[in-house]
Amino acid sequence: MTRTLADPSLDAAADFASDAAGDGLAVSLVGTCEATFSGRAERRLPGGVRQLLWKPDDTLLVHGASGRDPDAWASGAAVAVAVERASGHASDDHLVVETDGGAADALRVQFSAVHAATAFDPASADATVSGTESDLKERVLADPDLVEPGFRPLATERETPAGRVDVYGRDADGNVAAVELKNVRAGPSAASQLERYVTALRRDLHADATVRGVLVAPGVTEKTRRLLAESGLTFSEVS
Amino acid sequence: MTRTLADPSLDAAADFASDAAGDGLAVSLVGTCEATFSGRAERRLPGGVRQLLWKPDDTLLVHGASGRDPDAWASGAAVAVAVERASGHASDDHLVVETDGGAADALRVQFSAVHAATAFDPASADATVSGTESDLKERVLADPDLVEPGFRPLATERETPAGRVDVYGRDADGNVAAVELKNVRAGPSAASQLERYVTALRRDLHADATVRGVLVAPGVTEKTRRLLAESGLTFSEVS
DNA sequence: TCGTAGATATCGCCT
DNA sequence: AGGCGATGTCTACGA
Repeated sequence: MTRTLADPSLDAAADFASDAAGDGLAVSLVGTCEATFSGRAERRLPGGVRQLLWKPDDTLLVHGASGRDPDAWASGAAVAVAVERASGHASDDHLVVETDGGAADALRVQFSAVHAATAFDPASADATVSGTESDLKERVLADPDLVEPGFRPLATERETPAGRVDVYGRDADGNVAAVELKNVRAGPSAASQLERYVTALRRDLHADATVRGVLVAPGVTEKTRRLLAESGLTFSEVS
Repeated sequence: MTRTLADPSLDAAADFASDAAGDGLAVSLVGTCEATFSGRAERRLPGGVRQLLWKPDDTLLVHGASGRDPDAWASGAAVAVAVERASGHASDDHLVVETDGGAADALRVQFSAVHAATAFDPASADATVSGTESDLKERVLADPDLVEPGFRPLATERETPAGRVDVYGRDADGNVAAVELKNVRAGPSAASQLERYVTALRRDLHADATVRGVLVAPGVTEKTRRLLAESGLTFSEVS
């Protein structure tokens, strides 16, 4: 199923990529290229050796020497491959892989040489993941005292005009409590988010209702701790 | 500089990858593999054909059929490659690429077969980008009336106890104005962010100072528009 | 190193 | 299709 070409001509690489994509395969091209992106921003990559990965869902990734994120990418638009002939020597020809011209996000990758081409039938992502905020919610529902002693959950993802509260319930004194969960050390945006929910709940519920806000996270930054205090919100640490 | 192997044995692929990495090259392995990640979360990829990209900075990327983001990845930890012998048939051997065992984020990619291997000397990312929030700031400084008629900037990235204000200045009436820039349609978090800055400035400045907040963006969602209105903040549209 | 916020964020869920 | 928020976010920039 996997096919390979070493040091193909541009024509051979173009045919190889086109055929493989037509067969629903992913295509990897390693070679000297430059790239331009035009869409929500403009980006230009100078000439250099990179790897282009063309996935069956028409995601294009251009990877260079470092980093998890591609140096350039495009997704969602149809992709075409072609050899553009130079008027002079054939050595000035280019293999061009680019998104459909009509797309809002236009990526053009132009190879002056392709050193290796590989096509393969890739596995669909079917990963099992654990350790996310969703797991933290399960833990809190199984043991509400993690939020604070006496807390009792009444609903999850409760709607408010400001968005959904992760966990909604009442504290030991019977006050309404909105709980925001973060599974990483919390920053200022988490405090603001919780404050939005609490404010919205105070507006929605009877005026005499006391509404508390509790941020549950493995930690908070100092600035965030101060913001919580100023807003009358509570931080509750979980491992 | 670029090297290629087609359908190598596991031993040959391991030597190839090890040598290439030692030479500071990037290595692409396409083959049947499964992968496990253990760190901030747990993740498991079942057996299937994928591409592993091992960059010179020891970033590992495992790409499958779809999406811009890898199905699994690791970065920052030393990477080792080895062939693990099965006690039975050699056909049960595995090529294993994994991060150093001591690393907090542990990725292990285990190939039962390698179909193609490529090594190349990748270009460093040296992209020029435009069209970001930074560009919007330049535009606003060059033409402050984009914020609102009469606005005059006094500082950028001004520090407050709640964070940095993108642009700090005074409006036509001499009131202090904090400007938050977004180069995409703004959501609730942008309104909260601006509110944090305005509240902090009111606290810091003399009690009699009027502090306004202006969100400059190509658009806002309806809920965000309401949040801004409730907080007494202004929205200013820019193209 | 930590904190903070942007990103061509991407991705998934829900309306 | 758009809004909304999480993400193993990643990445750059300061203090």
